[in-house]
Formats: sequence, C-alpha cells, structure tokens
Amino acid sequence: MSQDPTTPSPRQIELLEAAYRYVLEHGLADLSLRPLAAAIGSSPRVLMFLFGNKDGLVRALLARARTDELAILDRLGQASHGTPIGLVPAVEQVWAWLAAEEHRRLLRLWVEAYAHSLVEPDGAWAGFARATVHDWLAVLAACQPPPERNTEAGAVRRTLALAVLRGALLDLLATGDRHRVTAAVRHQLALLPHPRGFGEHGGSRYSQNTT
Amino acid sequence: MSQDPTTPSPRQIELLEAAYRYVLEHGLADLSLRPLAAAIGSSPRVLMFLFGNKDGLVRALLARARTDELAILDRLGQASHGTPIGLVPAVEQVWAWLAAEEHRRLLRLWVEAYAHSLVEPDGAWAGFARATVHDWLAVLAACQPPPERNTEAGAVRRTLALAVLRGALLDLLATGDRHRVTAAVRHQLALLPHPRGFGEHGGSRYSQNTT
DNA sequence: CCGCCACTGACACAACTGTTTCAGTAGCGG
DNA sequence: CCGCTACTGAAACAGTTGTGTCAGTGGCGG
Repeated sequence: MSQDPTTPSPRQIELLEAAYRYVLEHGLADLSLRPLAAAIGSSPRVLMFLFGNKDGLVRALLARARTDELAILDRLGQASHGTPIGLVPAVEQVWAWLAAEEHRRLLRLWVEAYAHSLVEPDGAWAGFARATVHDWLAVLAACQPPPERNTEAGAVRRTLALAVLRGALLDLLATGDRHRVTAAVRHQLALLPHPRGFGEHGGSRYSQNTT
Repeated sequence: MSQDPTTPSPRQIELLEAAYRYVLEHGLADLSLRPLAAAIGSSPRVLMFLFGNKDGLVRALLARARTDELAILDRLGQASHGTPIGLVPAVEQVWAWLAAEEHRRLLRLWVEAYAHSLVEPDGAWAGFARATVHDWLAVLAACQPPPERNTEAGAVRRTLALAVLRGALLDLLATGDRHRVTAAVRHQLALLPHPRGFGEHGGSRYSQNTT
C-alpha cells in the first residue's frame, strides 16, 4: 500500500527519478499514467501500487522538483551562516542559477506548477505558489544583514528582488534572450544598493559585459 | 462551417462571451466541452459548429482575453500619442491596473496561458508567451522618449520594468498581499529614474502611503 | 408555400482517463 | 517446503474526452 510517511522503497525512488525525468520533458499538466509508465518501463498498476494514486505521484514529483530547487537555497543559506552576504550578491547568485541552460526545463516545470496552483488551489497543487513565494522570501531575508532584515523596508526590498528574479525568469523562458534579460538583472543590481546606505557589500562591479 | 476570417455571427460572440466568463472562473487547462456547454446553456455540438473544434474555441478564448489585455495597452498608447509619458509613469499606471481586484481572474488566466504555452509550444497556445513579452515591451518602448527608446540601455530598462511588473504580479496572485507587493513596485519606481538623467518626467512622489 | 440558412438536439463512436480485480512471481527468513 | 512480503502483468471497470452522424428546428427572402 506504499505508506507516505515511511521510508520510500528503493524501487519507489528509482521509478520516481525516472518519472521526474519524463515530467521535465513533457510537463505536469496533461500527465497521463499509461504513457508515463510506458516511457519509464513500468506499468500503471505499479505506479498505483507505489504512490497510491495519481495525486500521490504528482505530489511526489512536486516534492522531487522542490529538492532541486532547495539545492541553491541551501547554498545561499550556507553562505550566510557566517555574516549574511547581502541582498545584491544573493540576487546575483540566484540569477546565475536561474539563467543556466541546464535548469531551463526544471524552471519551466516550476512555472507550470505555479500557474496550476493558482487556478486550482486544492489537491496535489494546493498552496504550491504561496509556499514557494514564502520560501524564497525567507531565504532572501536570511541573506540580508540583521538590521535591514527586520525592517519593513527590508521586507519590501526582498519582495522587489524576488519580483525582478521571477519576472526576468518569465521573460527568459519565453524568449530565451539571455543577453537582454541578464543585462536587465544586472541593471537592477546596480540600482539596488544605492538608496540609503544599507549595509550591502560592494556594489560597483555590475557592468554591461555579456555572458 | 463557421469561417474564421469572416465576421463572427452574433450567436458566436454571445456564446464566446459566456464561455469566456466560464473560463475566467474555471481556468483553461482542463477545459472540457461538455461541462462548459452545460454551464453556458449550450451543447458541445453547437460549440463544434461555431468554432470548428476545441482548438478553435481555445484560440478564440485566448484572443478574447487578449482584448481585455489590449485595453490598458491602448490607453497607454493613446497617452503617448503626444509626447511619451516616460517609463516610470507607464509602470505606475500598468501596476495600478494589474493590482486591481477586478482583474485578478483575468491575470490568473493569463499566467495559466503563459505557462501552458511554455510547455506546449504547438497548437492553440503556440507562441503565446513570446508574443505577449514582445507586445508589452513594444508598448513600454512607445512610452519612452525617443532618445532613450532607441538605445540599448533603453531596451534593458524596459525589460527590467516588465520583469518587475510580472514578478510582482506573480507574487500578488499567489499571496494576495497587495500592500507589500505594491510597496515593492513603488520602491522600484523611486529607484528607476535616477541613473543618468534620461528624460523621465517627475520622479519624486512615490512615497509609502498604502492603497 | 418553397427552399435556403443558421443553428440545434440526441446519440453513437473510438480513444483515453484513473482505478480495481485477480492472479500471479521472485526472494527470503523460518 | 511454507509463508510472508514486495512487486508485477493482464484485463476489465466505469467514466470522460473530442468528434462525427443524422435528423431536425425556426425564421426569412422569393
């Protein structure tokens, strides 16, 4: 019966990994058990057995995608275990991750899940959008130095930083124009530290060079 | 046979309007003909007759949604028939429109279509995301004064403006926290005009008052 | 009244959906 | 060898999907 709370069986994580690869290519929205099972060399019967039902599968897949997302969040978190690295370097690093070619499909999947969760606030997608906003805001907050972190202005600034990152991501996923979008993010990085000298680190070296 | 290029029949636009209202509530992703037809007092047979097939219906619905979207774009365009209003006032006006409660469902639909078009670049959704990015960038460009409009820096600045608007929209749709997100957009508005005195209009009155 | 036209209802079709039932098979501790 | 657990294949279930077929409406110009 494949209990959720217990340790997943080796076969379960093996099939989940295969299904995850499949979903990265084909999307989650019109996922169907039979084509999926055929593609990963399994059967609908087995998927039902291991994940309970389709909802369980989708939930597991979303959790799996979240694992990849948490990788960079953890990296930022580790970096800020000493003194926080500041909002601007955090945005810079996150954008480098978002703009990387090899994360394109994952992020496309992320956008799909986000949109779906906005339309259908129940079921496996419940609260995905809200949760992910909260997660990222928390991480950005952890990157801010304490005096700024706790002010309302600090909350506004990390909200803005998140908005820039996600808006730029939307643009990049649609147009693929990495040059223009990255330049826009860099432009923002040059803008951000200025107003009232909140203790960001350096903030001068965000020139126009490509890549 | 319901020809596309010809003038749509009155019955067609009447049913399209009803279907549009239905879709604003239920989303486009898992739209099904029978429930839709039942809800708007019609039948799948009639929808097939008027729109050819489901793809035609979806295409018509996306075009209908685009009409609503073009409303604000036209308003900005009209305003810039004389001298362009500048990027900052444009962003301000667009955000007021995006943040309005009565546009929430339309924008949710927009995000859904955007995401779907990223995953499935064929069929009725083809190029929706790319087209919408291009449209908005063009409108923002029309709001910039000519000297800035044609520079590469100008292109970067409107890309950034669009990113902020869309990122903020994503946040707003997920959390509904209009106060925080609007403050973030306002913060950006205060930031934007500064670097190099490109001919924006006024740029001082973007305080913290709520609404 | 006739014939055309836009439009519609009822129904069937094949394909596909998630899910279930029944019957296994392989491995392994006792 | 027995029984247990983990896993699997084949088939069927009832429901929904988009679409096609056939036979109509009602109105309106000639």
